[in-house]
Amino acid sequence: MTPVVSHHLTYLAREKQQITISNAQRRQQGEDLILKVAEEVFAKHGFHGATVTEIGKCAGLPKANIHYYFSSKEKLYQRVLEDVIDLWLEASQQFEDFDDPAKSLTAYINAKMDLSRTRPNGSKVWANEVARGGSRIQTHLNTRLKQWVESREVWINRWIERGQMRPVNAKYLLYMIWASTQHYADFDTQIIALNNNKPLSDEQFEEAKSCIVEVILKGVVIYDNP
Amino acid sequence: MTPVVSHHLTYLAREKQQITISNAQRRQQGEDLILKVAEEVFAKHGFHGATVTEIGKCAGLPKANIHYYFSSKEKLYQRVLEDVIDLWLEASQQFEDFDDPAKSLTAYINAKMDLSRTRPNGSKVWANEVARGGSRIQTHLNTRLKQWVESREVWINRWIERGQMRPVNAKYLLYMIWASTQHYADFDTQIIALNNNKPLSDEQFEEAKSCIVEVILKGVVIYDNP
DNA sequence: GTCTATAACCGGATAGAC
DNA sequence: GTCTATCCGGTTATAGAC
Repeated sequence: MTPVVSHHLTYLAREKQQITISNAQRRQQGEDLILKVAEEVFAKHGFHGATVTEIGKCAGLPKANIHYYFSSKEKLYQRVLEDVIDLWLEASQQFEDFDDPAKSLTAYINAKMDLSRTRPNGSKVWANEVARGGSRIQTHLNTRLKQWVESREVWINRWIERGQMRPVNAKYLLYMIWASTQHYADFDTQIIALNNNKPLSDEQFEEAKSCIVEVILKGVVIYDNP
Repeated sequence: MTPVVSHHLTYLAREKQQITISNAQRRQQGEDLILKVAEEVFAKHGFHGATVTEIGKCAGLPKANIHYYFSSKEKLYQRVLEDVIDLWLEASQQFEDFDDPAKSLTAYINAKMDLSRTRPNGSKVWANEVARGGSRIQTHLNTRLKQWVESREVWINRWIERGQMRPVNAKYLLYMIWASTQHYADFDTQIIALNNNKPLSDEQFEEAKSCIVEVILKGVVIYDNP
């Protein structure tokens, strides 16, 4: 279990540093593993339904070890939540990469859909927390998210002024995109049930993606007709 | 607290019947009140986070009374869920009233949006349950919901054949409508935060409704160009 | 039917050995 | 750092007085 350190190392100082780094890395690995399974367990049972014992069991540890890495269940949950927010903001940068509504919206929708595919549990934890309306996320809603939305509104309104988009309320358009993409994570159970109890294949998922892209683009974008 | 019964009643039998009905009604009222506040509390805290004590307090009763009306927390929760499903199926009949995609989709979206406006808590409880992916709703997903979706697919595909709609996967279109409309219930906290911490006014909500209707219609409906 | 008091249980957190 | 044993608060459910 202890890190394997070569006995051939000439410099003791170097060996010591090696061990230090290794321990830090191991701690990091422990945290990462716990965060990963915690996201799963919180998504499956909600904050109150999830138990530290189960998180431990999924990580192959007794629950006392969880408390060694994270002082409390609440703190662990907040870390999971923060990681989801970071991920979300990362994906939302896709919006900025083009000065053309069709390209920007397509890239953004695809990025959000990929997140729903790869991190459905993160999306569920987030959805849950928002539905509860608790104070844990109020700060984020009123600062980073608010700012991001306002900056996107400026862009969308500019596209509308230029005649590249039909006049549409930017916020309600964003809500439609968030809802349509996150649905594939938050409601995956329902989608599976309606797909003969099989998860969507990659092909089906791509079809779902382009369905959303097409509807949104045809719904709001004005194309030049030369 | 006991029902007021007129002393002028001539027939004892009638009086007795009156009392019987009245008691039944009172029991019904008790159940309805509890179901109403239970939906609220379950929506706010989730199944495990909600406590029978709080449900009782919100209904002005000690928790033992809740157990008098509903044998367990689990049973009460299931009743709340069933009521939400019934409501959902009721609204979904709006889809059937027209043999024209634009009219049908508009009516359906409006009905779903009205539900999000009037019963956001029901929507949250449902969303939560689906996200958990538990067995409580599996039967419904695999029977009534599946059948409803399949029958709608037939209609949508017919509209496509007739050239009234662009070729689009019916299921993915339905998911987009569900997601976009339910979002206004499930994510109301987020929407409020992004609206200067004020709930959407009736005017704003109508604007959101027509935003969804317009995007979906322009996204999928083909209009005759005479 | 309604309410108080209590039983039985469970989960988060910690003490302390290793 | 890791794990076992334990404490303590809170929750469901019920017994039993009124």
